Amino acid sequence: MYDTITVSRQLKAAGVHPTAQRIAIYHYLLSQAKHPTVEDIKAWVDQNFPKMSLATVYNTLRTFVEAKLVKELKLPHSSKTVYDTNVRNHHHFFDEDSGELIDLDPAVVTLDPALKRKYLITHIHVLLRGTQRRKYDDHA
Amino acid sequence: MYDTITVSRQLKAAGVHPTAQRIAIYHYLLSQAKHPTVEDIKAWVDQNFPKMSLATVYNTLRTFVEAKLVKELKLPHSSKTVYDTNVRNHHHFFDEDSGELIDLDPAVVTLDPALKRKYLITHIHVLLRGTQRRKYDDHA
DNA sequence: ATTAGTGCAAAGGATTTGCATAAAG
DNA sequence: CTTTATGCAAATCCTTTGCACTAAT
Repeated sequence: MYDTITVSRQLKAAGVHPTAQRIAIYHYLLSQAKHPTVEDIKAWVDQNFPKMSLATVYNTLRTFVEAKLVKELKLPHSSKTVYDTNVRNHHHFFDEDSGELIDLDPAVVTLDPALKRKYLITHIHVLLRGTQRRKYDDHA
Repeated sequence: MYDTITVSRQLKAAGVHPTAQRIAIYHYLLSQAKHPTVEDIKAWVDQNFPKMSLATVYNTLRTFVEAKLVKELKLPHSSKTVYDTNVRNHHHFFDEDSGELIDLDPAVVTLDPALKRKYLITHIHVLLRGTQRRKYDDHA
């Protein structure tokens, strides 16, 4: 699915020159990472790439964000930026038990249509927090 | 409206010992500040209080947050935390022209009721971004 | 050759901490 | 006196930057 050649082509298609470092990181993002922080990415890189500097990880991610290959998420529960390969419009649920971040369909949120009389809205940022219900949890 | 004695009482009522520094900052927050950063608060303090350290500003704000006198907002458009004396549940609109942050009624956002089958939601964080319409802007 | 990318270490901004002094009950 | 708050500077965390080196066209 995500072999080096495919990843390389995807980078090129986005206008990003496919270096070994970028291929490695993008491959990791696409195939294994969920919502990784720079720290997560660096840890993976340290295990799976001969030698890559932290600056290159940051540079690479900036390049990916500019090329719209990934989205950068700055969420209030953490000081660390997380990266998301889901570049479609969507929202997030933060599971307070597991620390996991779950993608939500944008359709789960509806805005009062009266808002657009006052505002020209360009971005909608929604983060829900809470816990996931277990199978037989009681819920009204 | 917000004289020293009143502010002092409000602090006490929230279980916060009213020191001169705390009274000064809380007074500023209630009477003049909109959505100030620590930098804003420190700038005001430097003009209006004999001598207060930056650490005291941070300490004071932490105390206020713990006492639920203010809310701490970490928004993705800025690296700086902003403080909000509106402690009721509400959302925000960030005006990209002016940099202004505007409070929104929580009722402007509706969540798909199906969400609560899967999740037990404890917090809803919504930030809209865009611009404010001028009086005679055309809008569909 | 010229441009683009990388690595390293140093710098940066925002916040926190440790600890000694000062104030308050 | 004993606790709590303050001030200062140093430390911390995450991220960015400057610059020399390398690789690729």
